[in-house]
Amino acid sequence: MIKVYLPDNSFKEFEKEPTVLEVASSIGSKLAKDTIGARLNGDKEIIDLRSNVPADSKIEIITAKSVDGREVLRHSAAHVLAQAAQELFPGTQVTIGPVIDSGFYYDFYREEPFTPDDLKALEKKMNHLIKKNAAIEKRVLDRQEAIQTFKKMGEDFKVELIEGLPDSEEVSIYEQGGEWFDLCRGPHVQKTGQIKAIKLLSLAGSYWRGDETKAQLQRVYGTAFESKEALDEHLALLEEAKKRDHRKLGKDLDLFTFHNYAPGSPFFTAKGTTIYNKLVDYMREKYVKYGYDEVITPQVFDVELYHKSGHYENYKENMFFTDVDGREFSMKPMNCPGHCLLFGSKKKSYRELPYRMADFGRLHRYERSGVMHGLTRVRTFCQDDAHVFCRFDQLQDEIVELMKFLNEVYIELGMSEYKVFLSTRPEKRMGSEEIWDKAEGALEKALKALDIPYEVNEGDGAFYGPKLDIMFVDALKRDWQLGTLQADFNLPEAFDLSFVNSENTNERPVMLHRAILGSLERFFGVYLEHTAGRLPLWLSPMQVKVLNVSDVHAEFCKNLVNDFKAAGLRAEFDSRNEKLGYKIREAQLSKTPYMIIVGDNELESGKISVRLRSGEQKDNLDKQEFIKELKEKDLTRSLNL
RNA sequence: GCCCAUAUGGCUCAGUGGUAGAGCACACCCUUGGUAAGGGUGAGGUCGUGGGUUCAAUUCUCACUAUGGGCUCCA
Repeated sequence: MIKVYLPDNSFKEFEKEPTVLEVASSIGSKLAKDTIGARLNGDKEIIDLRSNVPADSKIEIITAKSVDGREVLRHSAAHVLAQAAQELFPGTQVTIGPVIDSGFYYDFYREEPFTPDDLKALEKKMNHLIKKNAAIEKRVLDRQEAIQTFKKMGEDFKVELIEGLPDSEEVSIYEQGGEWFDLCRGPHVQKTGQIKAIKLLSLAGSYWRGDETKAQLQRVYGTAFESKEALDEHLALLEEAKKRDHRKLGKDLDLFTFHNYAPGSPFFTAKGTTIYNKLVDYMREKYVKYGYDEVITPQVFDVELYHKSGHYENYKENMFFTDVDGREFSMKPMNCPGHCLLFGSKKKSYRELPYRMADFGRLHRYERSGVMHGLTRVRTFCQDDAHVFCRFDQLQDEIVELMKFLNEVYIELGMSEYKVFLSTRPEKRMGSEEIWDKAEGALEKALKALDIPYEVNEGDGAFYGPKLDIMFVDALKRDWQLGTLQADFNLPEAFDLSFVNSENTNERPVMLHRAILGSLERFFGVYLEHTAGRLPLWLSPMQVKVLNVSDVHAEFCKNLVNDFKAAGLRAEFDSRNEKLGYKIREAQLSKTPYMIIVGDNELESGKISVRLRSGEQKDNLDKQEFIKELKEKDLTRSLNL
């Protein structure tokens, strides 16, 4: 029996070594017609198509369309890039070139920086190498021989890599057309020509082994596909993402802006503020339903507070400071310490627990200059933040409630796809094993009780407790971290918080940090990209635009707008002296959900004519009924127009 | 913080060693026009900030700031 492992980790068994056709027919449609190949060696009991095997093979099999196939192809493309770089720019040292989510990159060491023109030249050279369809051959080297070889070539990084390989691992190189080779464990495609379509995307700086103190490298990003069509499809997706970029939408739709004087700090325009406030209103309503008390806490604290909470020692680099009256103050980077002070300001009974304290307080965090990004990474923001103080035995129920709350919100916002990650105890942590067991158990049990699938990130928790991170998957299938839920045994201790239990003795509460939308700024940006700026009615800054065909219809329009306003809807009359088509175009570009067109017909009939953002047209509607309908949709936060 | 790139009217961008141009937006006029751009006229810029080179800098150069692509970071 010979076991053949397929690229998707499944396997098939064969009596004897199979031929291409036999393997192909056994896995049916999974075998794409343009296979990109991995080599097989017949004298094995197990044939592993998940990785490469020595050269004298008879069949090739990895399907190009399988994810693994693409990975192999992209990794080979990275090698071709490295060859191109070294041929075009002698003296360039190679380092590593792994496959990433939707492509690959290669890090080079070179004094001279690559320019955008170099990128084009590299791409051209790569296509040339691909066209040559050179064979890619694996060769196993003796470790010392390998070290000597790379040393002689001046490839210091490769030498370091080999020296770091465990003794058990063989040292192999892959040769391309006998003229170039790179240290690699494979696998690779058999011939460069199997890389059908490549594109170099961008240049960036990076560090050797991701270490800021080590050599600065130049990273070239690219992607590769099994066909031109697949590449084009991918590029179209990138194009779409660019169109949806919230920074662009923010400008186009006049929602927010930035200024040199306040790096990383958005100004929300009146329109943007409408959206922002609607989100806050929404969460406030939910707080009533889920039993939260909203509070307001100070913005600036004596740093003594942060010494107490541990933030000064652990988070100083991210805080803004100011000296007044000879005292050192800091803008709050998070609400929790303040909430602890507030909780401790008055004796609490167990009857008051769980105590859920919500706060839309503005936070300031100093982010390093290179990390700011639109609304998704800012220096000032506000979270839909809350801290729940409860007894340990209430933890699990609280978490269940929180996840229900979160799910409800995400569904109502049309964000039904999200992933949950459970981060467990890190190496550096506080608290006993027993407490950690219980806390992790509570999180896990809650997820199970709700039948929520999740992944575990071992050792990724905060030092004060385990956490759940919610990754929202947007319309373009990109992940965004929004919500978070963290158990904390540290702060209640640091602030010596307690409540009086039923036995009339003091007991320490557990604290839960949680945010559902995360930061409102970040959520704003992510939601814009998710919806491509086509916000639901209730969040649209302008809900209805009334457009007149000519001046004689203006009076009717004015009255109409007033009717909408009286119903609590946001409407405006575009009375400008422009043609209808022009006004429609503009309303359309501003992504206003409804346009109402008023001309002679409407004046005569008294009915109204509505054009939806989708282009759909509804004529002869009764005015009052339509207003009623919109009002209903606005109040219920309907996602449909 | 690091590497690279960018910075020109509100926006999108062209351009030049002799202090600037387009389209859109804006204002006014003509046009009264039925579902994605009617026409004309006009106003608007010390070309990111500060040095340097030069007879002369928006243009070359250096520094700084901001933004962008990444790295790193993200309690």
